[in-house]
Amino acid sequence: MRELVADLVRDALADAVRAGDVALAEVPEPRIERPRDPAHGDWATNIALASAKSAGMNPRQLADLLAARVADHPDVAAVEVAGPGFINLRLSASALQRVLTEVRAAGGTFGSLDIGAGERVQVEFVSANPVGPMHVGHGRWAALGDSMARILSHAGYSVQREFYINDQGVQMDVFAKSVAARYLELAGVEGVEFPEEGYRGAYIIEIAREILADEGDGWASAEPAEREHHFKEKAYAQVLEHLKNVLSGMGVEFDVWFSERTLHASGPDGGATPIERAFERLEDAGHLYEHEGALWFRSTTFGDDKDRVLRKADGSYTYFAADIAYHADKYDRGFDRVIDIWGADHHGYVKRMEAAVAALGHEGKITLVIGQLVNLFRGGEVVRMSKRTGEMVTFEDLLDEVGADAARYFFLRRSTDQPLDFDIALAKEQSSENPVYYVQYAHARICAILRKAAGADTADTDVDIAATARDLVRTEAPLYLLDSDPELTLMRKLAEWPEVVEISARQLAPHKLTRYAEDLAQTFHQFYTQCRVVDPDAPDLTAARLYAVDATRIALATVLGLIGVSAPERM
RNA sequence: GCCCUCGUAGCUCAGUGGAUAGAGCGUCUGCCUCCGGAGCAGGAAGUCACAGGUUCGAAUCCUGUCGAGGGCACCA
Repeated sequence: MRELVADLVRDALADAVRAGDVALAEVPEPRIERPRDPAHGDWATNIALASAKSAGMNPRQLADLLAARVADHPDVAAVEVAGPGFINLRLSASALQRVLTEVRAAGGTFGSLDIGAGERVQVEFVSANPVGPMHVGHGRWAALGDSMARILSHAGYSVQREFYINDQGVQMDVFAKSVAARYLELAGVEGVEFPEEGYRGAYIIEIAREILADEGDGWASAEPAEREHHFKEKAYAQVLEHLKNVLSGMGVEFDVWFSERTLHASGPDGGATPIERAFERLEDAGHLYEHEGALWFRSTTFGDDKDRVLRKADGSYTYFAADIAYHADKYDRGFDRVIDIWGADHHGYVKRMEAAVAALGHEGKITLVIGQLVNLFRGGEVVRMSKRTGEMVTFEDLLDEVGADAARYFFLRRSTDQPLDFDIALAKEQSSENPVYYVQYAHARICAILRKAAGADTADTDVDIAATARDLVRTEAPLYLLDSDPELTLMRKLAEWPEVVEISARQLAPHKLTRYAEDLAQTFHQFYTQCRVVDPDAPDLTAARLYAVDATRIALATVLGLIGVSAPERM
């Protein structure tokens, strides 16, 4: 739609130049915007304001001239010049009606774009340590990352979802020691000392109990190191499986689960590890130096506050070293762009990561999205959590309580850089206060109309909606009958969808989808109260309105699909 | 102390340098003989934290002040 209007305006200006009405060396690219106030029309352009100076004309005069040239186009219902020289355009009913045909032809691909042009993008998100359950913040990042991936795919990018598993390092050792201590307790060993910094959550005891049940108490008399090594692998596998299940239960599937361990391991040829190879690359480019026995990366070259250690004086690598090797690997795998979603507690890490990516020769090819944290409420009361005792509401608890649809919807409703207050009671409420039901209800209502039109009971559970729509909605429906305000408003709203996809893809802003979903649902509800769809006395109008209603159904389902929320046929 | 993010209606928040700053909730007033009332219509509600600056034009960009949250390891 925007392109159509842009062409119109561009042509008008070019024609005016050719006709000698306007003296302009070159025709600037017009900016086409949606006026904030719908009373100003469907589209507005400031082109007259932008080019008046170089044309040596008064902006209003130029605007009048251009307005006269677009007024006759069949897609334009009205054009007016306003304020200092804005040109406001209103689309004709026939132009809007065409949108319905486009929606029905596109189906689930409605609003898909090619702005990505097949560019390869990787979205890495969640990446929770495999040492325990996910917290609700992970849930938010899961919803964000998955929805971003869906949006980017819809916008024409080639997207891969990845989970980075921190399965090497201190926290894994602590984890293993914690499980071992619980195991010994359960096995009846006296005087077991629980590690100072150990994980105290009840799930550790559960894991220990399962090992005891599976393998007996023989490990109690084993060498501690051997025992811990065995428990680490056993418990790690269990937790990882659990993470996959929870995420999968929310509809989030990763293409790649990337193990940190592979970065520390030699290749099959026994050569350098990925970390060592990354060091070599940085070394060759002159970004490394030794100081006080440690190996440093001169990240200040790329705007970091201070240089960073990669290999400690004791010879071990920092977490950052592995992360550099990891990102080098991402680009080696051919991604044009890498998006990492991190929690707000990692934002101090952003500059050094950007510096590292730049030092590897991929400057600007990483986008670090910082997801703000989630505060849990229940009916307005803060839900307290204690890290010390390990007592917390996990992401899994939340999913069990409010369901995947409500959880995903609420997680996406706020912009990413805004801390989120999540009220469990509200998310569970099935009322008008709850936006996810408002949107889903619009979809269910449409399905009821289709069932009604097919002569079935409106709540009949056996009706196949897609098949019904296919049989019922005539492709040659007289859409020209759709010219009342509620109908035009509905079509206008549908026409906005491709722009919403574009903006949310460019800004990595899934929250714009929830907003649009609510707008579209509202517009539909307004249409519904004012326009009777199924009317045996008016078969042509019924056919046209069924067409519009079905297009709305398709659009709603598409939007909800990118959000990752189901589009129920009845509720 | 330094760095990052944020400050918009009673509450929770949208807002792409553009026109009279919007939505949901809450509040007040109405609407079911009729396709699903989990709905619709209408009203009240604002010093866009504050002060400068850039611009034809600033909630939006820049600087400073105040306030809130987060981060500042040879931890991960």
